[in-house]
Amino acid sequence: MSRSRTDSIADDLEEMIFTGQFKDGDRLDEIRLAARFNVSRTPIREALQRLVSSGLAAQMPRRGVFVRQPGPVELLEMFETMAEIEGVCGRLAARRISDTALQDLAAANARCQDAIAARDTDGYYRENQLFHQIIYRQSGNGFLEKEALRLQHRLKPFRRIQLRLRGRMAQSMAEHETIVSALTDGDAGRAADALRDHVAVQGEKFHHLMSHLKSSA
Amino acid sequence: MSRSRTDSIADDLEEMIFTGQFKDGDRLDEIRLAARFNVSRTPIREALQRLVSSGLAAQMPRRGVFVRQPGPVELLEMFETMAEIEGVCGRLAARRISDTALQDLAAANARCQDAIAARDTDGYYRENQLFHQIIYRQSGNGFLEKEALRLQHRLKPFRRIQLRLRGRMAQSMAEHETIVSALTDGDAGRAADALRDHVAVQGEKFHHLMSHLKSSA
DNA sequence: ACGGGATTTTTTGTATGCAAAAAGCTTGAC
DNA sequence: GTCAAGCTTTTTGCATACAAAAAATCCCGT
Repeated sequence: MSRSRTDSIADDLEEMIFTGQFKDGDRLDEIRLAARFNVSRTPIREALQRLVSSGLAAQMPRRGVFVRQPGPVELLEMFETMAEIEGVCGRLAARRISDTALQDLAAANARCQDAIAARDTDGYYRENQLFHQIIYRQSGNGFLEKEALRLQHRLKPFRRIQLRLRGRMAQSMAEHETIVSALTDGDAGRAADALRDHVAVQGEKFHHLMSHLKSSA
Repeated sequence: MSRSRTDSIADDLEEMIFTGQFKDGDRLDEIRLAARFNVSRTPIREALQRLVSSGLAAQMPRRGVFVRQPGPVELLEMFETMAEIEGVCGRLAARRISDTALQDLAAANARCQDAIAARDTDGYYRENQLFHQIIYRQSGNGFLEKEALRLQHRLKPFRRIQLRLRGRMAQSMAEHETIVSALTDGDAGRAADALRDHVAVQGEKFHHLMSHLKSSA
């Protein structure tokens, strides 16, 4: 599957928005971007359209496209939605999960523990992400899985931050254990609640962190 | 908010896919479409990109974009996902719904009844859709609301069909009453279950109808 | 100096041109 | 008749050209 110029430009622009190189409201100038990427406006415009459809930018006809960083309210809404979606995945997965997947979850959890012991935040993040992706997959619903992956990707830059809170990784691990136990028992309600709470607390931690940073600025 | 040529072309193409004017796997020929819409390839290409990002078509680099009608499995997955999302909306709405919104739901239900009495399937469909949209809104989560609307739109062409089953509209109405009652009581669990079941049954009815049509063909 | 309208410049949206990749066709060996 | 190598045609992806809308600038009357 070859990647067109447009694809990589879209990814680069997304990364730039994620890393805050573009502030909220900035206009994404077609000509300037074309110059920066050494291409014509055409692939730039196609990449911009993608940003718009994924919600990272907004288009105003005849005016241009502007980056649209979510404010605190929208961020909470996104985390709440993610929490609910993950809860749904857990509920379905509790009834459908395979034994090998349960082993995979345990293995991912073990690697999470190792990463904590090694103070390897990146590693923890990666394995934690995998843990959740296994559950999406085990919902047994490919469409739901794709939606969950999309949201997970969208929240990536915000989820990373809350991991830095003291003790958060250890707490997160404990929650993972609860989730695995519920899934092992096939307890749909408990799995849904555990996953929902696990993700919801991420949103709350993030919110605390944000308001703390803001008040200390 | 002015609509560019690309916008209306994208809508037209979507409608054509919805109404089955393009079969699964058909290649959407840029030149042919440009001729049909009396425009150049540029706005066609932009419209096609949108179809791809909304899942109605798939792009194969250097080959073209092909319409991608969901098969029976994916359709069931989409209905299941919709059912779960609506359940989530109901759960949240049970805690957050306003009194005026409860009145709006009752009013929409009344208009649904009128439409049934008048054998007005289109009218019923419209009011039923509104009923659900009120609940999305009352989830109090704008992000979730948009996701729900997106899915509702995507399932539109398939949801219409199952209404034609004898007695389905009346049954649907009864389910609406249950939903409103749960929301009025602020019973989150019951609202979630009622909405989930209400939408899930649509998927099942649709599935029955499909396999019936197929076996009789 | 200030405001408002005309004018210039910039920017978007669309059309067209061009190179490279893929699909389709031709021809010839077996 | 079949298959494959080579050529032709088609189609995509990107670059460039151009028209119209929006923004910026200028000009002038007060």
